[in-house]
Amino acid sequence: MSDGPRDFHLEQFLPYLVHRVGSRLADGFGDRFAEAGVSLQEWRIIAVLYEYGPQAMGDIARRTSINASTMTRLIGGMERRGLVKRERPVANQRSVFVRLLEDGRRTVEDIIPDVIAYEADLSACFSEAELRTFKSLLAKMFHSLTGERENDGADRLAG
Amino acid sequence: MSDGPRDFHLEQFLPYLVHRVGSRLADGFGDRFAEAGVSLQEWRIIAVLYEYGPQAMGDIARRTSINASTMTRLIGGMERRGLVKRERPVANQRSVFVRLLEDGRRTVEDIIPDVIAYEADLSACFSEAELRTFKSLLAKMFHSLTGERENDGADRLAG
DNA sequence: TTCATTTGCTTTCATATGAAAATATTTCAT
DNA sequence: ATGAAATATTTTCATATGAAAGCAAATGAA
Repeated sequence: MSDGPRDFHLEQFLPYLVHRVGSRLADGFGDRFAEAGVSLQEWRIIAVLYEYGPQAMGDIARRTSINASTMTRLIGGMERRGLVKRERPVANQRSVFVRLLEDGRRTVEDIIPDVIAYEADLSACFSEAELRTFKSLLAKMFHSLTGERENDGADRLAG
Repeated sequence: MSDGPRDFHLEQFLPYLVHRVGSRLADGFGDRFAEAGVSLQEWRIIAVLYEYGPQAMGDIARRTSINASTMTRLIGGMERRGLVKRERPVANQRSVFVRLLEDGRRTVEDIIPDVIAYEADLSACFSEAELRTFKSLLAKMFHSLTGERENDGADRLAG
């Protein structure tokens, strides 16, 4: 028995549920990054560089979900501060590769213990199994949204 | 066997997983709201008003994860456009209650079929059971982040 | 080769954002 | 009652953001 639009309930709406968790998570990071001299977005960038190595602006943008013009600006700032370095690969001079400099690496490694602790806090309400399930559902959803064929956690980018 | 910061892997980091799904979800909405004449944030607001009825600015802010100054501006804009109305309750004149006007209600109901369809798309990669689990884990995480005692989906706000 | 198209990044520009200050109301202690 | 503190919203201000335009390199077609 349908009653039209009333079939819809925010409380059960997936994007709503994800968004509010995402917001709280971001808030929760609080000023842990500020202490290390980077913003949340900048952390995302250097974490991606740390994890996946030197890569083109576009790849970082995709992996961090940061838009291209914002990327340019953020990388610009971090380059000025000596955290990363931009260089055009000889092979393809229209792309711009970015790599983590020593200072950048140190910043990441400085922050990592905090984020590990943060995640431990977050995860406290879950059992091991729940946590694994949760992460795998998030990964599955992401890959489905990306239109990628599923590949169990490997995060190969298209192209 | 630990090897220091290398214990950290972005691919398994909860906030990273949530953030990238959240971004894709938001992108996926595309211009469905634009067609109806509202932004994503505005949709969030009128959806909350539709679901939970008239309420104070602060409550909407909490429920939508939108910051207070942004709220003031967005409600201002929607009031000018005749979607909502602000009024100070006699009982407590420092709060400002907002209620959905007929135009606002119509806008929500206009959008709802689209978001239902959108969610159906999203959910296609999950079984019924997975979807239920996923939502309940998201709710659990949220309530844990909020420091609320668990109450199985009821979204009572503190205060 | 030459020109048109695509790809990848940057710049510009107009808008959206949040932190902190300002304002107004209510509550609390005296 | 009276002043101090707390609560709720708005305003100000400095910054962050994304869309679209601009530019440069690479690719493809004739």
